[in-house]
Amino acid sequence: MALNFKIEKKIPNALGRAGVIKTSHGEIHTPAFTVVGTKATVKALTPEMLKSLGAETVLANTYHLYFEPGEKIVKAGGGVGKFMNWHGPTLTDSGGFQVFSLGEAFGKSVSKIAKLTPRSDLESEARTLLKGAQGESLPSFPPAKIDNNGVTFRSPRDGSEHRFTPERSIEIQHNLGADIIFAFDECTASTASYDYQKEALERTHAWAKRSLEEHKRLNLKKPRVVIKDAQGLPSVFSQALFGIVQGGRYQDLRELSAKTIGAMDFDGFGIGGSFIKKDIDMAVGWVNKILPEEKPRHLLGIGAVEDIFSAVEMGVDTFDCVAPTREARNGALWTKAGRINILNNQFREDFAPVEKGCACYTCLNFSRAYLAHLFRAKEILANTLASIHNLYFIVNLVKNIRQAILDNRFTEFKNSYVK
RNA sequence: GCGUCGGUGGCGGAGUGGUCAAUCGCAACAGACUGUAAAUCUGUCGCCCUCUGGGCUCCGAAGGUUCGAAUCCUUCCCGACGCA
Repeated sequence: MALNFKIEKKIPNALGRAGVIKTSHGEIHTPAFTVVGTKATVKALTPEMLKSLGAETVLANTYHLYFEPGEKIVKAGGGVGKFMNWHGPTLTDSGGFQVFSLGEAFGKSVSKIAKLTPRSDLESEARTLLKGAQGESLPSFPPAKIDNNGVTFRSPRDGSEHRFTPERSIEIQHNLGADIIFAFDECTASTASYDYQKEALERTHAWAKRSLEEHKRLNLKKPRVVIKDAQGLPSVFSQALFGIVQGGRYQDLRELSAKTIGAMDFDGFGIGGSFIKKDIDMAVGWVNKILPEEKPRHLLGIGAVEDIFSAVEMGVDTFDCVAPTREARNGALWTKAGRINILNNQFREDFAPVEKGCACYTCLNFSRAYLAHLFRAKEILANTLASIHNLYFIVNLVKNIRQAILDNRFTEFKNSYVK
């Protein structure tokens, strides 16, 4: 058994639910925000800080750990969790996102989320985006190349060539040893044409099948340990494999993908790809209406407050996002009223906490003026204190969403937050 | 006192007759960031305006040479170093 998922309560007249995922390394109370720790570290934070701010899970990245320190070392170190001294559940992304970020998006201003709303503007906007913001400053090595069998990448560190196939990604993820791993997929740009999305989707589906087969093959080689707890549930689980749904912003492709991936023997599902900002909830809804209800769903790389509310409502159980940590390191602090840039002049002599009433370590002990000082002085503690605040903010917001579902007041809670 | 070198926008520092409102770095002022090539990137940064353009002032000060000066000359002021 790879994991146990129990739905505790559903949002009336919606797809959303609150539940519990059981893994070998503890429970994930869903909906839950998964903290991103790409290289087996959540930048600027110790695992103890993560735990005390309320995080339950960490997601690391296959691609990055493959390059450094290498899967063998992580395996020898006891797997990602033990290696980084994080005792809770762990996830690894398959490297599929790097197909996008080092491929189509490479050296360009294409991001996972496009801001446009009117679809008519899409094509012209896409052309602008694809030209790239940097213009002349070309990347120092060629972008990733995709073929039906896999992807050829360049190491951003030394330019050396490497290749991932679905089998290789799964093999690495087995060595990394996270509780939940993902099928190797192709994350496409939201600006890609329908024809390309369709072609990429066929590839992602073929790769899903191959990922699953490789996962099963590798599992057969492992010793079976069955230890049951008081309720008869296993207390040691094998790694869970989540299949990834793609399809860009097209309803027929998303639905086709949900049917195809949903019918495969995965332990749960990831919803991937890039979106148009306003379409996220709709696209997630198309997919989750089709995916088997009893299995957990992870929305990959989504983490803005309004996106989380709509994703939860549309039936997403977990999500991860670099935004809270990356933005923290860049001085953008999250508050209920929106984001503040702590580097702005107005905070230099503001001795109030980042957010009044916030119970995080940073807000309980430090002022905006102090954080402004640390950021201006480029002191490393700035990254730590800011990351603690942003992660506390988002992790606990999602916990409150969960509680609201359990208390049957999700919509009320959502309306109090999202205008 | 004499001599040498030097005084450029908040700071450092290019430029040494026209393409200079003046390279660049820092600081400053804003913005961006959604499965992390990210403690990163972008824009603004003399003043004013009807601001994908136009006007004004400007390179220690004053005067001069020149069609044209931050760049050449004169005097003065200031600084560093050397000699007395």
